[in-house]
Amino acid sequence: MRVATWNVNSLKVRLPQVINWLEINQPDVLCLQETKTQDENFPKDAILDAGYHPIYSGQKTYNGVAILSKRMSGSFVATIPNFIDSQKRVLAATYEDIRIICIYVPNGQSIDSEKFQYKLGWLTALNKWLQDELIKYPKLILLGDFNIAPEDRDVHDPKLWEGKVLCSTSEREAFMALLKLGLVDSFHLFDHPDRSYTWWDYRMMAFQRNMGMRIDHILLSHKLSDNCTNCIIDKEPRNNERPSDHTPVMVDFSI
DNA sequence: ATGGCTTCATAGTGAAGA
Repeated sequence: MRVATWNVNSLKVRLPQVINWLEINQPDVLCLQETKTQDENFPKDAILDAGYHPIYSGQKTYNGVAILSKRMSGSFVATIPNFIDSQKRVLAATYEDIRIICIYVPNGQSIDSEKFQYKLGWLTALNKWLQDELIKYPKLILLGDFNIAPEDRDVHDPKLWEGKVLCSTSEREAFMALLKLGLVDSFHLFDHPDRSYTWWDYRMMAFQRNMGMRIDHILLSHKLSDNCTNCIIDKEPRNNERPSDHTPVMVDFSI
């Protein structure tokens, strides 16, 4: 089984790249963030033609998440319970006995902005919800764009980014708090080259200079981490014309 | 260096992303 995540930064622009990537990599599940597509405009037929069943929760211009899966899910939820949020950032569904939770964590803009407080509140609500979800679903995958670089080694220039949004202590503590619930960062189950990242700024030739951050993650409950056989950051789509600024991340399981 | 690039949006002194 293979499960993947990709912040596509507009599904409308990236649809041909997504279809192509599905064909090449054959994930069982692909979670998308920043679809920026209202539900009535979601390219359902193109996804079905590619052999995947989509579920989606989108809005105009910003945010938006989707899960594409070879198997159909039953019902899904598109909100964090007891958390009022007009932004479409979460989608949870169950495939077989595996709970998939696709998230697009708020960016936060800068640590002194109101958006940063929204980000921290959002992460607190996510944590509370995950406590219940992990009891209900021992096999759980929490994946997506976390907009947090968990450690200095996940940042191309830790000094430059010290204390800044994506790297601040409060964000990193929120990330650590998710791990403490009983989740494992699949990236660290395996060896990777130093300076492995999932996002690079469009500007300043950042990708060519590998000035990136590791902010897209796949967290696994212990029941699943025992069976995880690989975690791959696929930089290949960044070579496409009009690439997303994020690359896909995927995990494989021996189940 | 509050820039630089890309997207969606509108026709803004753009907004937001990370």
